[in-house]
Amino acid sequence: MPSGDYDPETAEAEWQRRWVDQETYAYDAEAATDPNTVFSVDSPPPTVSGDLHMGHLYGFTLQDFVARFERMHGGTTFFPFGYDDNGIASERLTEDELDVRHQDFERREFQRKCREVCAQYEQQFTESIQGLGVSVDWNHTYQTIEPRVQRVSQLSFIDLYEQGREYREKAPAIWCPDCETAISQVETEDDEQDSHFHDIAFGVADSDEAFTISTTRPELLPACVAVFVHPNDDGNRHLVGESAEIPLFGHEVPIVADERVDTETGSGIVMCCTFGDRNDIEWYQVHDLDLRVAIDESGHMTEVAGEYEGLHSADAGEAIVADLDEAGALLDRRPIEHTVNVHERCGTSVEFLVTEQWYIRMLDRADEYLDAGRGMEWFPEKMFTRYEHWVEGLQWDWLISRQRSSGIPFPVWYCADCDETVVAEKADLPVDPLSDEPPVDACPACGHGEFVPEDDVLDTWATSSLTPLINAGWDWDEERGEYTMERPELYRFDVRPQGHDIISFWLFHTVVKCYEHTGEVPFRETLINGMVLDENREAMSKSKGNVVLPAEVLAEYPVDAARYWAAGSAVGDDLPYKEEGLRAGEKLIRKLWNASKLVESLVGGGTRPDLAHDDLRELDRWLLAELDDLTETLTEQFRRREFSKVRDDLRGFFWHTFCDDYLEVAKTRVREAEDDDPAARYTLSVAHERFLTLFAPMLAHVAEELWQDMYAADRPGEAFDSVHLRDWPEPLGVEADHEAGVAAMSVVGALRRYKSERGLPLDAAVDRVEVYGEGDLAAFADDVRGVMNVGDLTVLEDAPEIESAIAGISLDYAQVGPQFGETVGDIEAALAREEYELVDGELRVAGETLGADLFEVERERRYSGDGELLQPEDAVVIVHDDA
RNA sequence: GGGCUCGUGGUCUAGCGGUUAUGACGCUUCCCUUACAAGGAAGAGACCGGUGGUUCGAAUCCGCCCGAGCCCA
Repeated sequence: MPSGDYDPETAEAEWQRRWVDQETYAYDAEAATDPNTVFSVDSPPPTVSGDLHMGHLYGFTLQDFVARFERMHGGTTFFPFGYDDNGIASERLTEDELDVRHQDFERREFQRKCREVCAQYEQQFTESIQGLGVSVDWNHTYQTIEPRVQRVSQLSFIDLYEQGREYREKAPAIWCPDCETAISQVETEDDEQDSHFHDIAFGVADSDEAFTISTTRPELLPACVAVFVHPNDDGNRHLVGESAEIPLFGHEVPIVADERVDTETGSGIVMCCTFGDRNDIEWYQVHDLDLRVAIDESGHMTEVAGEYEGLHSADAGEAIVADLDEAGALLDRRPIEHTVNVHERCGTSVEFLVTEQWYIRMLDRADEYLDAGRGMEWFPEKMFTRYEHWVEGLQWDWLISRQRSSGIPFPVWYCADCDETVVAEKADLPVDPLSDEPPVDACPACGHGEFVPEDDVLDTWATSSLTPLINAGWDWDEERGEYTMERPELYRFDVRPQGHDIISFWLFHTVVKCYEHTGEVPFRETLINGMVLDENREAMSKSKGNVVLPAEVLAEYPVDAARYWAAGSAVGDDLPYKEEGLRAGEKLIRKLWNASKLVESLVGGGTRPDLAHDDLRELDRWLLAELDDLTETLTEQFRRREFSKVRDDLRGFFWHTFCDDYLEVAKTRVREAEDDDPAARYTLSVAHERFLTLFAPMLAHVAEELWQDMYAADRPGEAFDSVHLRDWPEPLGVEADHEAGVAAMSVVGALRRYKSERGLPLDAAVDRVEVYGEGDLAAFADDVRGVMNVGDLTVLEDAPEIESAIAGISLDYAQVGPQFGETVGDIEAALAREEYELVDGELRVAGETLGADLFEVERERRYSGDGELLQPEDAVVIVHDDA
């Protein structure tokens, strides 16, 4: 029985522990044979080595609302959890933690170490997620580096390879000369750096003409392969077709026209090198230019640089500038500040090197991927445009190979003689070609017996884009010769939650991969959450120092209060972290607790009277009928993922209609009736139990605590009866006079105000009250009289004689507007001047005649009889108080 | 630089062609009524980011500008 104050600190931890111990959210595969009734969630697995941040709290809480609602509403729910430890973050963590270098270990051995190190962090992360009350099934977890997942990832590679969706090509990749590895675009960041702009004189071959090239990277002069002029550049267009002579190095390169030349910067003539930037790569590909690699993997000059060979690129730059100056080719040198692409780990400026890479073919199917995106229901709908624009803007196939020494290996060897690709047998996966033998003794193409293992690893996204397949238990069945799923009923997954920042790569890549493997869109619905901002609506970041950690928040507020806050905006919108938002949640929790105490004391220890709806009073039926309406509204809102509406509507109805109105009446009835008023006790109990189930998805802990105290079945030996496993309420189908109920509550409100305004206690006696309202108000009279302590309450058959003066005319613009168009202004002006006539219910104004349905006459009510007229919205109340 | 999104009382938020513009938090006044004073009643407080336009009518639709968020360059 709830008593005293609610103690969230103890209660929340207790229920979190029991949910896990009792496997409350375990997936019941036995009961889940029908894919239409299983609700499955596929969340992007978080990186475990970082701290839990507010974004996790927000995102996981929103998806938990869905999971909890669907579990109650639909039934069997599958809510697994993944740890993303197949990535550079975990690799670095392992190296730091163990003080080792991954290069010193065999790949599998290093991955084992990764898993060991990450295991501790995963434990921490598990506790954090459990501490948020997220209803994850902890029997179904995975790590993206574990062997089972490696097998899925390699299977995926082989399947796509066999479908002809993958190819290997020599192409430029982003390279960190310090770390000596290829890195992906997402691992780079922009950095403002001081640099110099150099104006260098270039000669035109076989001519006396010269022109100026401005560059920040003179060390790339030996790598120059072309010079570009904008086709609209009248001053320089004549150079196109000529050759340029590179100062100091002497080689000649073609002068070519291309629209990508930025005519605003420098001289408007640009040199293209191997490779200074992304533009150079594009030019190289489009114009089929030569490769002149002047900088090697470690950032030093190659033999292409002639006498500068062996110098570090930075030193070479200085030396070349000095020599240019000496040769008279350096026209100007001025300091500038510009944005450089650097490796986020070490801050080194990245280079672009040409290497052999694996790609997944995507561009040819962009239209299908667009349709796949349309095949999902988007919450909010507007977020689809991000996906759409991303797919429409695709320009490159997906580069999936990374030159790292740890990660999931390509299951591939090459013939040492003819370079034929040999792929592993599916049954052998996972394999590591660096340690394992290829599945053939001789090259199937040329018969050669030696092979070179692929030592690249797969891009982490190539694996993390497979989570639906990992969760569904996708595998290759050797005997049947086909791909199968251990839990096919889960696929396609019902909901994919994620932040709007990862729509374009994570969600998109997952759609692509799963679509190619199964021919199906992997998700029925995608739920996009916004970002958590600080209290000034700015993004939280370590550099700004405005980061708020969930741990700090939860040390001060109940988890349920944080959950209440998280429900505070429309899905997809960013949400600022505000303590006020959590305080409001705390207040609601407290109100729910206190009201529950009162209900419990009134109903009396779990003994709900056995009554039919006909045995209830009209007010009781009214409350239950209103609750029916609310339930239907909330169900629809939950379906549309309108969490903030659910929150506010449920809160408003519970607080005001139930606590302020009904509970006050019921309290009086139970206390005053000799038989403790079974009808009131029945209604209180039924309504309150429903409130707990309605609150359960959001206020998961306090709802459980109260449910256990008041309604849970005691079934020793069995799994405990959690409110989260109850059915979502269906309407009771109670009939009631809605109008009359509203009028009755309006009367109560008016009387309460009447007393309050006179400084009277709310239970002060009132001699006599006359009321009038819509519907059968008489059926509510006793309840109103009782709660407001009215001596004599008379329900008037007809509206009392009230003088009414016309206060104005209000037009129904929705009709008047379209009908009268421009004359509306005249009509309004005439009304304002009170130049109008009411004849036979019609309005004559400004030369027009408006039918009765086009306007309403506003009246001011004045009462001159005995007593005082109160004017609530939905009733007429006259108070006769002789005291 | 480009794309998408957001911008409503002090704060957060609903509304997304015609409403006296919703609710919460905070604030002011009154009331200790045996669930809750961390409660109840009343009240103040918003020309709906700015600016043009479409329309009889715009917070709501369109253009531009400003601020913020994310993604891409």
